[in-house]
Amino acid sequence: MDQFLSSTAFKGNTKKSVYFNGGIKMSYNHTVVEKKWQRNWKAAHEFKTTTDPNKKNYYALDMFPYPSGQGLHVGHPEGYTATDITARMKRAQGYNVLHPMGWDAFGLPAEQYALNTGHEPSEFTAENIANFKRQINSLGFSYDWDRELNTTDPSYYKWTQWIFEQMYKKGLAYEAEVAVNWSPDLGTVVANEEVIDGKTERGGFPVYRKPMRQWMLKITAYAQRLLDDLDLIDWPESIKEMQRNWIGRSEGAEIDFDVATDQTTAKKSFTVFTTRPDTLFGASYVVMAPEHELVDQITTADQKDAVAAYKDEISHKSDLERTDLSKDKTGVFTGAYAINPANNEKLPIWISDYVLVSYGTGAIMAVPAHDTRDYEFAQKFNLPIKPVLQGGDVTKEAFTGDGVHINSDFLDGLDKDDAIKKMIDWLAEKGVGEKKVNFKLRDWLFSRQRYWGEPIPVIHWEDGETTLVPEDELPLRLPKTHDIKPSGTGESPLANLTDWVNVVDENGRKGRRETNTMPQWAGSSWYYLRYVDPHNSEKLADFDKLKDWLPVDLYIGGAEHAVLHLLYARFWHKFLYDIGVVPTPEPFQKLYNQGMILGDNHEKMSKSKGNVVNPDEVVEQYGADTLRVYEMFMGPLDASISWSEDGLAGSRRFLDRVWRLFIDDDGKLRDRITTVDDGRLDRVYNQTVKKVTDDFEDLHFNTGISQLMVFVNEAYKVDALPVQYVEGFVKLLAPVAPHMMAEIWEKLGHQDSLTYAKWPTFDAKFLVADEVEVIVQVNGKLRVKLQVAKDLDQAVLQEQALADEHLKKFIGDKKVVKVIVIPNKIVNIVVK
RNA sequence: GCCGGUGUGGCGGAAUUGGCAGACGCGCUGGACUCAAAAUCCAGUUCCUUCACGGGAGUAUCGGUUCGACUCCGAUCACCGGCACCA
Repeated sequence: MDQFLSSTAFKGNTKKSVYFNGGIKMSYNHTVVEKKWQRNWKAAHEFKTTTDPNKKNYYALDMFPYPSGQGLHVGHPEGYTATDITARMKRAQGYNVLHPMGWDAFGLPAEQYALNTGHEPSEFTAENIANFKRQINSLGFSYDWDRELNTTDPSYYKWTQWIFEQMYKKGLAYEAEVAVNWSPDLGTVVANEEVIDGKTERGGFPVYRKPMRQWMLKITAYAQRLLDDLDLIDWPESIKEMQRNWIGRSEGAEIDFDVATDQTTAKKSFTVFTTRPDTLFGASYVVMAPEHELVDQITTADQKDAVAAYKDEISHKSDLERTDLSKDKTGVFTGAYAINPANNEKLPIWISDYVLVSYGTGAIMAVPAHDTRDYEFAQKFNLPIKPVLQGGDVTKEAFTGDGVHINSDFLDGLDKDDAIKKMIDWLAEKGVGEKKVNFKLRDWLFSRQRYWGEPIPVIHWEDGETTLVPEDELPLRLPKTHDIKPSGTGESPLANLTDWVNVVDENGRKGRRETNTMPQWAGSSWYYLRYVDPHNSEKLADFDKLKDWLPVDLYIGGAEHAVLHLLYARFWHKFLYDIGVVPTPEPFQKLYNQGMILGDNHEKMSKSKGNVVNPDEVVEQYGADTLRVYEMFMGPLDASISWSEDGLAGSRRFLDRVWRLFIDDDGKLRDRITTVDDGRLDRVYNQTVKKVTDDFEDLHFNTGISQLMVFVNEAYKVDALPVQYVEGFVKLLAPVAPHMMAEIWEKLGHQDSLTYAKWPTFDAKFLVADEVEVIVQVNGKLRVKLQVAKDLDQAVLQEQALADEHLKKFIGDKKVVKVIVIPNKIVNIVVK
């Protein structure tokens, strides 16, 4: 679950490295101050989740990272800072806050490293986690580490396995033969992303499609609910739309066709799915997927060779190649015919890979006059094109729009919607078809031929029985080995570990453990539940605690997880809801996708481009607070923005400016900070409290920080800084720059922790002015600005505007046609 | 090809519901401080025009709706992301 796998050395910028503490003045020393507060927070268990029943609960969650050997990337802290600011603000606002972090630590890189070096993946993973944790802590995030979790920990994956077993018991986990990418040279199955141009990424060996027994999860059983419940959640509309498209609901009909028979052949039939049953009279041939089960049975003797050759050709193509070459339609006639149930016409049956065995019924009725793909195919193979709708010109292209039906017997004269209804009724009445809803969504291929994943807790017995590992024997532990080798058979490396694989039951019956493991998506599909009750040994989490915290109030991560992770997690959550384990139908109430941080050349950061920035270097040179301020100030959270060393330095300059505003050269509070309020900062202070509170709540951190800058600019212009405003400001900036603010808070004389100091409030009376500036336009162009009393009468305002000397020049001797007056805002004079 | 998103100064970006375009920051220019520089503080900074007051143009391009458009509508162009023959 990680988008940042590449890294390289920090591009040092000596020009800006002026922030060492070698001067005479006591300037702000981020290294000392940040270390001090990180130590204090750890010692005080500052961020331990509170469970005060008198407070409301808030759950702020980050998508947990895959702890790669490369360490943290500057992209990680963007989302983490956003949730951290929210968590810190909510603590100050009096919430119990659950803000946890953990590790999605199963995955391919560790396995490959182990294969290459002979190291144990768990040891290597533990080192990576330690490094990630060190880096994350160096940025001052307020995680409750007592709730840290790790998907590779047996006490965690015990419950991942438990969920699998519940699904199995409900018939939602099943085995099927599915094609995989098989590399005989490597002796392993490779993932799609490891295949480049039909060859393995490592070694460049050929890859073959090979059907293997695989575990599947029946996510399709939840398709309709996954679609409907998108309406319950507060997610970006674009993400919802992507999920809707992925689920891909389409309404249509299934229609049964008989295969034309003679005296020598038995009666056979098959079913097609179509969204346009109204065009049945325009069907001129039928196409089956090459893998369709009927193909071999119906192919005539003289077409056998051609069909076999075509199927062979297809089997050598990967999915990608099949689609890449899609511009040009290919196919073969089977020699057989189908009977159109509407008019008993004989239609030739073809096979072609443009029909997918995995969608619908794997067979279609082709209506080339009204379907673009069928049209291309018919053109290529000279098949008849018969229009059944008025409109369009079928000599040029397929007409896929609406129109009046023709050549369609009882449908003639009807439009599309009516014709579809009438045809479905007719099909149902004759018993040759019915209304049908189809989804693009396919079942989830849940097994991987890998060592480094959760073992699937299943035993295959010699008598053919398949059983689950009993629940009281979970977790089924991944056996330790220093010798991970390909099995050579396509099975995972676990197949080599015969001590583990072979089992015997109490009756002496022999069995073999499942050697497939779960995909990385498994552990990440429910981890947010475990944070709620991470040490529970009886249940995956206590139901009442889940009721207290769910759904997650704020979930932030990269947009690349828009579909898969978020759909899988929703699916598991709904299943757990159905069996009474979780209290809500949806897991994540509010979702937000952070954007990408690009390199300073406006390109995606990557090792090969040499534009990767390492957060360790930034923390060392500028401090964690600076990095946090910069990443939040550089633009909207969801935008992709280029890294700028100058911008980073500017953020540090702002923090130094804040420091100097309150602290003198001897490291003491400035004497300008007083209990006297001369009123000069009343307005800007109250505006700042309001804007920052609203903006942080809406995740508009860039504009919130800009308002804090406005306050600082104003504060520099006055002589007296009222202490309550200074304290309020420190609290407002604390979520973004917690270390420096904690230090100033201490210098202000506070023993108590800033973390739980009450969030400031504003007084609305300071936000309203007695006078307002009203703009006066002539024909929509700004001409004059007037200072007038607030809520001045419309007529008076109009009179004052028209009396203005400068304005008269623009009216001249033209006629005033109309005057639009919006109180406290605008007067627009329309002249002719 | 389809779906989604984005186009605003030299740069990153602001702009409630259609009502002062350019907040804030970077960069740049000038001033103060300094022997000098850096740092800091103050001021200015969309473009054209004007000594100045002022005026004109301007939110990718073209058109529309409106008293009034960065904002709404239509078309076009560019860039970014996702999907891949889903019947």
